[in-house]
Amino acid sequence: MLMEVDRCGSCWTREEEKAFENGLAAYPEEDCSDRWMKIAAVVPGKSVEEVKEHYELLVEDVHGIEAGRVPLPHYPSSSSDGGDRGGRASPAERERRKGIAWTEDEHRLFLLGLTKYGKGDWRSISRNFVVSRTPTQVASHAQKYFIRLNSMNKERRRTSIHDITSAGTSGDGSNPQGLTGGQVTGKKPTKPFSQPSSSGPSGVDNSYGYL
DNA sequence: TTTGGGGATATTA
DNA sequence: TAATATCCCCAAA
Repeated sequence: MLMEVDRCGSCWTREEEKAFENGLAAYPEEDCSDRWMKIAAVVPGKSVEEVKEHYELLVEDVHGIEAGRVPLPHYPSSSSDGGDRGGRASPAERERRKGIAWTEDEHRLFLLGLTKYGKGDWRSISRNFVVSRTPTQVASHAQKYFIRLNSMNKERRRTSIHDITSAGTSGDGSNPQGLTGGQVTGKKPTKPFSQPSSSGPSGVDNSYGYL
């Protein structure tokens, strides 16, 4: 039995995209076009041209995102942010923020930044790509991302944002994905956060006062 | 209820 | 400073 791989240039399965990503990360920018050969080598069923095209499409997409304004919550140019917000001057308090979930856009930007600058330069990635996140946040995200990458083939129970690699351009709602059961690219209903409130009669309100 | 995804924070190199 | 370890929260199984 032979399983013929569909050789559509438009059909990129999750595995293919994953391999594509790994290739991008594994082979940083080089001067020669050998890069695409190397990357295509790790992407089964894809030719060099297809890989190159896919990359260019990805670049365009992200470029559009950057130009088209990413949902950035008004990043205060915290350059030389002297002093913290009035009130919380004791980090020793038992207060752990909840955190803002990463969006697909942010994640894609992160992936591209990772591709261009390589791992480690969270500073540059944060400055040039994921402008809405601090280097620390990018590093934390990257940590989880790589951890998942390492043990993804094991039985994963839940889906995560790291499962998405590059699909669904802004504006397009098609999800041509026939992956092996379970995707996260399903739409985000509306708000990234769901606070059903009623956390307690004592009013354990969300500690959202650090932005 | 248990599990573990997910982000922040703490600690270390 | 970045890399790693740990903590806490919360939703899915």
